[in-house]
Amino acid sequence: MAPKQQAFVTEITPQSEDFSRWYTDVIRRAELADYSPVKGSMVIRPYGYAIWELMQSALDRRFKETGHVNAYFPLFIPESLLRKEAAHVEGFAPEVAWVTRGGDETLEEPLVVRPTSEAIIGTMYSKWIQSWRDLPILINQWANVVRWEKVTRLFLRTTEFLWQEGHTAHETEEEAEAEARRMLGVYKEFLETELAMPVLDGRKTESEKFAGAAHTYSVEALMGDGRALQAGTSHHLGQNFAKVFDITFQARDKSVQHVWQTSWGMTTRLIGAAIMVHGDDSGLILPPRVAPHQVVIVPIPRGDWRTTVLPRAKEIAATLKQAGVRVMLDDREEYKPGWKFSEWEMRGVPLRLEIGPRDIEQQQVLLARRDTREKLTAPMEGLETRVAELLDAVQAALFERAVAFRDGHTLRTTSSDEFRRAFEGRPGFVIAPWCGSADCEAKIKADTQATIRNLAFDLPPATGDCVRCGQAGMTDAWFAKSY
RNA sequence: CGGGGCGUGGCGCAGUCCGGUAGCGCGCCUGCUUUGGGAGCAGGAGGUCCCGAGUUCGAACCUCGGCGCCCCGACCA
Repeated sequence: MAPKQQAFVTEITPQSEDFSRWYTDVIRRAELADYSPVKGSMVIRPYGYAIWELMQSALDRRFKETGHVNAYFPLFIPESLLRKEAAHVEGFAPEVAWVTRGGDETLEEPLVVRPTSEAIIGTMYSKWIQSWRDLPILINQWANVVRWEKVTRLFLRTTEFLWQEGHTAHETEEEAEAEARRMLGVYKEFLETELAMPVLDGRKTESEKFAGAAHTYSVEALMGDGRALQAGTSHHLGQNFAKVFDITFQARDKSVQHVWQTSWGMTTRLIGAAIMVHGDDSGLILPPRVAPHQVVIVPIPRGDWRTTVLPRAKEIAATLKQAGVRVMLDDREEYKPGWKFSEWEMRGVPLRLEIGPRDIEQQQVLLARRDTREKLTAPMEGLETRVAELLDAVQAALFERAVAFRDGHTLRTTSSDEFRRAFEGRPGFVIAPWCGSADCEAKIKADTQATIRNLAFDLPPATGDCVRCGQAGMTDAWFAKSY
């Protein structure tokens, strides 16, 4: 058996050998996505899309709970609208796709395929808002956007991707600020609860903020290879877009004012993040909350199993389904149990339930955890409770494991030597004093490829002098190499 | 867009240096035996060798041009 198992393992490159290759191997073997004939664009396959649907519904529920509603805006944006906000167009111009022809006709005004929807939504808001009584507007849209990136990577960066973008308009600066912060909080809670992914929340530096925003907040997660990944952003747009799109309202004091806006988004990149945070050399490990199949039942075919084991397996599947568990009964006869064990492990199913003639006799089943590979028996009596407990336990263990990994890959230093040496590799996060200048930030990036991921909300006092210039530190910042 | 690598049945690769019958493993199809950690045997199907030009009696292989993918940088969710 041993040589066979080794042969199987070679289908996925070990993480330690080549993390990037491991990542793409897992995606393709687990059938999450595939390359398409369109350059830079991928196909999200049913298993990957099922994960996205679970993320969507978990997020959408939170948006609704916080008073937001969904709408849909056009894919195409006239060039002139995109050009209205100077910083915005400057930031996005290099990566927009253009439509210059419709059928046989050359368009009078070229259209861009939306890279984000501030421009088109701002235009509509100016029509919809007249009075302070029209505010706030709390709209979200689920959509696809296009950004012509030079380098692409499955889920993490593709020319077209799926996301949600919230766009809100408010009466006051304080209200908009509170909204931007609140949605960042929603993101953090979502990631930690649903994806078992610990994140740092904070504010982006000037050089890293969204094109056209007053300021940008982000949540940052640490991947298994020691690189950070921005998992979500929330922008306080100030009145920048309101002024150029003429979004005004008459206030309670009869004066005419510009609205204060926010926008915030999360994308299908999160699927890639979940893969890289939790996966191992055997493949995916999915957090139960977003696993398309939370439990896979593998009946053991022996003797007259079709009349003894199989009916019992179907009963268990029905019971678990009734209890709200996403369960899949793998009763295919063309594959052996051992093959199925490996296959579902590779696909990251959190819990496997084995049932064979021996188990029927003893009124029990065998349960195997994907995360720890621990196997245990459980009586059939009260099985749905036991399964629910175990799914919760896996979810919690994955989060704790990820926290431990992040903490184990977070270095505090005040020494510029140690800082530089750390970034010769991929150390994870490095917390170090920074003077606050964009110049030092840029030099650090040029020297080490590390960037400030974000700054904690309550700026911690610097624990030393700036690791780049040696001047007095303004604060300790979180540095990392990032995706 | 710079540097490097790769493109050959569905997947992973050998063959390319030195031009001469397209191969291997896995997968797939059929049958029998199997089935509690990726089963065995037998038979079988499946290929514009990324695309286009050129050199040659003859090109997967040599030359030129293009396209795509991967890795490392600069840009980004």
